[in-house]
Amino acid sequence: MADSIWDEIHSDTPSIPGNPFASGCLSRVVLDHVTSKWGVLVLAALASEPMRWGQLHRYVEGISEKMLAQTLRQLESDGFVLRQSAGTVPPRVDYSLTPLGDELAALLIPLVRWVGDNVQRTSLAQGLAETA
Amino acid sequence: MADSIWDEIHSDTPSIPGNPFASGCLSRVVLDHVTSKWGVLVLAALASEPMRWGQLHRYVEGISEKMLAQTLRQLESDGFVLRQSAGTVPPRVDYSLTPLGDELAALLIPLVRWVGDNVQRTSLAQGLAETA
DNA sequence: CAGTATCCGCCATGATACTG
DNA sequence: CAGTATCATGGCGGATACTG
Repeated sequence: MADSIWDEIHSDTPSIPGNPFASGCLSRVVLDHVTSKWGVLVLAALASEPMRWGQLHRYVEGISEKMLAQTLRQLESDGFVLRQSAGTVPPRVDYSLTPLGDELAALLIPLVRWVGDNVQRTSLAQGLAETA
Repeated sequence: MADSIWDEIHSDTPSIPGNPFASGCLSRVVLDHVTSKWGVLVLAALASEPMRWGQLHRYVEGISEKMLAQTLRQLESDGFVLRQSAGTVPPRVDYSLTPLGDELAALLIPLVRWVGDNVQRTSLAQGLAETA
């Protein structure tokens, strides 16, 4: 019975642990979390160094408190982010990547870097340059 | 004057072409396209092989016609995807990656693969297994 | 400092129907 | 086959106010 959910998920791709191309596959949910608007940036930020809430808030420019909280809780519940509260007052909470998060970030960083380094080669940037 | 937009964007990070962590940076827009719900999957799909519309529609399970069209147009306008219409009737349209898209996909594929291969290690999957 | 609570607009997404 | 057009809606995301 415990296997039924996996059987169902992998019914059409028996030998593949998770196929993001298959609708209804759990991996798609995780992929959505990871590639969400803020998820990528938060993971990439924490990859550079563990950070406290406020630091993270400043590092990822433009993120609202709500979205930062929501994103962090999501990534924590996925097992990518570790939340450590000092339990002091005033509160101090440190966020870092779990080993799983580290593996993921190792793939995310090159992506974020590439986009940053190559925006100007995109047609989007070309178009802007012309109209300017 | 033509440089003003870039100056503004890079005002706080002069030597970096595009910093996704900076709000208002173009690279963030591109990053959003690339990491959008369907963008990742479409790019990854086309990386495996060029495809026609219908083939792509079937490959990326669950995507609506509207979203497929929208995603393709977006990626095309970014310069990642090449659209080639045969001009015949009935119509035949082939989609493939541009060289720029190839570079991007090379970074995306490992990410998609990793997520697919490691979903079961996430807390999300662990939680599901317990309740089952 | 590190959040939570609440309200709300709006747009991304989806379903359906239609077309050259 | 390869789309477009239209409509409906859920939730993403922002702004603001409040708290231990």
